[in-house]
Amino acid sequence: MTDDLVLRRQVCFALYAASRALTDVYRPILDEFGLTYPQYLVLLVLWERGDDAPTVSELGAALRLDSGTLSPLLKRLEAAGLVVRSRSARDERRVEVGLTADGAALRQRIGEVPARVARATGLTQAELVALRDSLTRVTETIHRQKEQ
Amino acid sequence: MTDDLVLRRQVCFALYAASRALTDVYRPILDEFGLTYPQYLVLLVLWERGDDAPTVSELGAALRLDSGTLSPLLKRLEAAGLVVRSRSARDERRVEVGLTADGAALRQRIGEVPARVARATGLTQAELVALRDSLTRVTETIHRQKEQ
DNA sequence: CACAATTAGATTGCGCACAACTTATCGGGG
DNA sequence: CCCCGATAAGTTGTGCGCAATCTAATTGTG
Repeated sequence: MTDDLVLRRQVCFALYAASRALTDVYRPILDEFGLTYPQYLVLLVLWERGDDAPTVSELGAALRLDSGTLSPLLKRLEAAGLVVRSRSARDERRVEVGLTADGAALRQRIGEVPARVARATGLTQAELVALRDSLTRVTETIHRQKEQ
Repeated sequence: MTDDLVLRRQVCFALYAASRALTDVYRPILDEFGLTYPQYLVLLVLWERGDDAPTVSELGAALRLDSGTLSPLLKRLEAAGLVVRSRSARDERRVEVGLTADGAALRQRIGEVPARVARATGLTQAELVALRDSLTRVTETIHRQKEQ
C-alpha cells in the first residue's frame, strides 16, 4: 500500500537515524582520543583479542567490513601509533594487526566511554539490552538469508 | 568497567551493524530503480509532501542531513530527471525541491519495496513496530539533549 | 536608510562503506 | 614440478555524512 511510503513509519529510517544520532554522541567523546567511531570499533576487537593479533580478514568478519574500508583505516591507526601491521611469516598474503603499547594503554583511558554514551540515550539498562538483542537478531537474520 | 569494552555487548555496534545490514537489503532492490538509499529517503519526503515542494533545509530537518550532504545528492537526483531545484521567488536564498513527472510516477513502481524489505528482516509486524518505536525514542532523546 | 548579524545553500576536505579490480601468495591436481 | 583456481590485501572510483568555510540574500537595529 502507498501508505507504507511514509518516512516516520519506516523501521529502516528509524535505524538509519538512530545510528547516526548515536554516532553523534560518540564523536565529541572519541575526538578527545583522536579516534573516529569505526576506528574505535577496530580497537574494541583488538583489545578483546589480547595477544593474538587478528588478520585484516578476521577484523572484517568481526565488524562486517571489507579490506576496501579497513586498509586505509588501519593505515591511519598505524600512522597514529596505535597499531602495527605485519605480514604473517607463514602466509605472506595475510597481514596481522597488533596493538602498540600506546594502543593497548588507550583501553584504560577509554573505559568509561560506553557508560557515558548509554546515559545519553535516555534508556534504562534493561531497555538497552532488549534493543541490542532485537537489533542483533535483525542483523543475523539478514546475513543468514544472504548466505543462502 | 573494562568488560563493557566488548563488541557484542555494545548497543551502538548492534545499531551500526543493523543499519548497514538493512541498507544491504535495500541496495539491490533500489538498484533496479537507479537509486541509493539516501536518495530513496529524499523521495519519500517529497512524495509525502505532495504539491508543496520543501526547501533544502526542510528536507534536511526531516532527514537530519545538512546541505553538505543534500546539495550534491539533489544534484544527482536532478541529473537523473527525478527532481527539480528552483530558487524561491520570494526569498532568493531558498531552493525548493520539487518532483518531476518521472519522480512522481516512481512512487507507484516502488510501492512494494518496504514490504519486501520488512520480510527480509525476519521480524513480525509487531516486533518491527516495537523496534521502530524504541529507535525513534533513542533518536529523539539524543536530539533533545543536544539542543539543551 | 545603513549596516551588522543572521540565514540558506553550495563548496571543500576528510573518513568511511562498498563495488570492482589488481597484485601477490598459496594450495591442490595433473 | 607446474599451472590454475582460490584467497588476502590493497587500490580506485562513487556516494554519502559531517565539519568548516564561503557567498549571497535577508532581517533586525540603530
